[in-house]
Amino acid sequence: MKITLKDGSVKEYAQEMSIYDIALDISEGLARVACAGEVNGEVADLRTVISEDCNLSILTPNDAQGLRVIRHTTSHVLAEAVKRVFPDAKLAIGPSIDTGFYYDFEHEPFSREDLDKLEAEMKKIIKEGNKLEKFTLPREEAIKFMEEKGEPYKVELIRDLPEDAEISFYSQGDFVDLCAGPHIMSTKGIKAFKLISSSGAYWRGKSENAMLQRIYGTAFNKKEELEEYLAYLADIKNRDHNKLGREMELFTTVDVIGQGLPLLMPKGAKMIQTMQRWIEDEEEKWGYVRTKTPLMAKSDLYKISGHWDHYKDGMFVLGDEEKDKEVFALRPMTCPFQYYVYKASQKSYRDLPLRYGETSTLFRNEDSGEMHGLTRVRQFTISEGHLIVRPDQMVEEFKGCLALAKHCLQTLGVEEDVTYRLSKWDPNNKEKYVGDEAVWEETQDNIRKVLTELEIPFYEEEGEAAFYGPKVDIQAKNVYGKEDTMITIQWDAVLAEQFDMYYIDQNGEKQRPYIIHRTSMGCYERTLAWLIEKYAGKFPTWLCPEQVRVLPISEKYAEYAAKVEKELKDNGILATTDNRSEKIGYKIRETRLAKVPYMLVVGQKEEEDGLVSVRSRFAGDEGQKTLDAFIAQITKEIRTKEIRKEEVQEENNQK
RNA sequence: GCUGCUGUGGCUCAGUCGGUAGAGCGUCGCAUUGGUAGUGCGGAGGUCACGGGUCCGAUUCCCGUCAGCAGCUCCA
Repeated sequence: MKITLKDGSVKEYAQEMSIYDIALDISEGLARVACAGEVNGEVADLRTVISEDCNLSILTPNDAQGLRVIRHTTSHVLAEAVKRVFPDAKLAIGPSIDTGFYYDFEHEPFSREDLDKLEAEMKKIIKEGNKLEKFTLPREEAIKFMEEKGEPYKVELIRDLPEDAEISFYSQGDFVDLCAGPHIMSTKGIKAFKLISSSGAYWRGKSENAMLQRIYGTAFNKKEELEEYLAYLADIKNRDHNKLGREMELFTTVDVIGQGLPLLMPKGAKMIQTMQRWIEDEEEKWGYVRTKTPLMAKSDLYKISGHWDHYKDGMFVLGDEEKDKEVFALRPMTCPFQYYVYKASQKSYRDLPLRYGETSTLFRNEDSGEMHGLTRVRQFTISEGHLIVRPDQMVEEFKGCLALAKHCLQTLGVEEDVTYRLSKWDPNNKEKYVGDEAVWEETQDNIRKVLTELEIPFYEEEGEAAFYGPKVDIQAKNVYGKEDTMITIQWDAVLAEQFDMYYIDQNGEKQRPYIIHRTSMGCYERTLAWLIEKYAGKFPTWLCPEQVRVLPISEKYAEYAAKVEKELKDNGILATTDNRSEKIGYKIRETRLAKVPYMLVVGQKEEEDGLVSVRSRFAGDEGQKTLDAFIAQITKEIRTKEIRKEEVQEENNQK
């Protein structure tokens, strides 16, 4: 890679080196003149960066690390603007994040008008083009410096730095901020930015702390890139399940029914029924037996499981402990119910593994601010299950659960969209967990081995385990990049003891089984939300609540249309007919907007020859076929759960 | 739970600087009976989320409740 500097000199580097590493190699003198230059013969918009050790480095537009630096500098510019426009505001922290940056301030809530004012001030600051200059201070002086500036949050940050840490500041003109850097050399290097939104955020992310005001913004190398990003933000709103799902009449909410209690409407309910039937049949193939256990139980049960002491706030309790003889609670999980199915008779080692599955409705009293569309609700239904296994069967069975989960993801066409997380305990917070360190470490190691053997890429996270054991969580992101757990598989060597579950081994002795808590496909509501966003409402045919719409050219062909519809329905295909006296073009438009995969246009020509004219979301006009041929085609597509590629461009939905 | 924004016909939204409201789509009726992305005309439909307060008068201003949204915190 050749870098031509403005003074005409050329430096050559190995192709593998990142531009950031190369930049570190360039001396201060040279880099200062490298503000415009060439990379690999292309004219690049080079901006210099002051790195941590005060060397200079170069940013190019495609340099991800460089973009982060620009965004971080933009957050400093925002901080300066806030101090200029609202001098009473106190500064907290302002890092760059995946989508841009934010900065937290102690201040009254910012309105959109405030943000507009701040944007204008930021533009001024950028135009002034002050250099960012780094300096360091000894600890006590640094504290004094920030105290004098009236920045209590900065003082707290400095006090919490390790004793031997370098305490560095960056100044741009009169504005100074505590910061480790790096930054671009001058505020002039910020070419395109936008303040996106503001909201409350707790100081240091702790709800017992003061609530600060966070301003989110983003910055890009070029105006066009910023505009593209803003257009993208507007576009994903149209995929948002919470908007699209309501528009498509999959679900709705009603204020007098309550938060977190969505109503699944006929189309949404149909989709969930389709998934539920599939999962239940699938689990049977994988050796599961079904249970159906109560949705509520006496408090006694939850006292044994430990939920009464630890999670009572998260449950819906029926009755009053003081007044009532018996108090009940709606179940927040299925575990103990299935344990009592197991305990109903004595089990032999030959009976294991036992795989219990249940389509299980659960109730969790989430905090009022937590509910969201179909992804965070107070009542939901999951494909719950517990495997009771001998210790020697544990690894194989755990693998089987992962394989089933993977199979389900593949069938839905979402296997590329998930990440696997090994959720571990937090060794610094042992009181939250049951069992000793050696067991935890060993179990975690077992899961790690399983994932590695199955060649599943995964990452690890501390403090995400269940209190009784580590687990694999299969995570997916929504359109806004927020992550949710879709599937969970948990390793539990603890609860069998608590519920006194056992089996009789070869020697006639009682032994403790292990338990796997797992789902095939997590909660149906959440999965539906995920599919809406994944497919933007254009679901694979087998999942569609309406698979075929019959469109008679005129009312004269209503009879033939009815015959076609009946034939489709007799073959298990979800079909409707649009018999209104509208023109065919209009009916097609509406069917397209409803994202129905197939439409069958029928008129005189079709009726005479017993044909249908097929038009699909996938290939547009598929031509005339006999009804039998069409039924054979779509039946195969549904049976194999095929995901046909969308090939037809959607017309702009604007009215 | 916390901070902020929002709530107007079934849907999407406009509007009232305080004098009880309007559009498009949908729906219903009539005409039209058509050939692959919007046929025409007409009608009905709203205690402006709910409860209080201020005022001669509140959908509009204030307070509370409920619900929706964004973010934070939480998610056994």
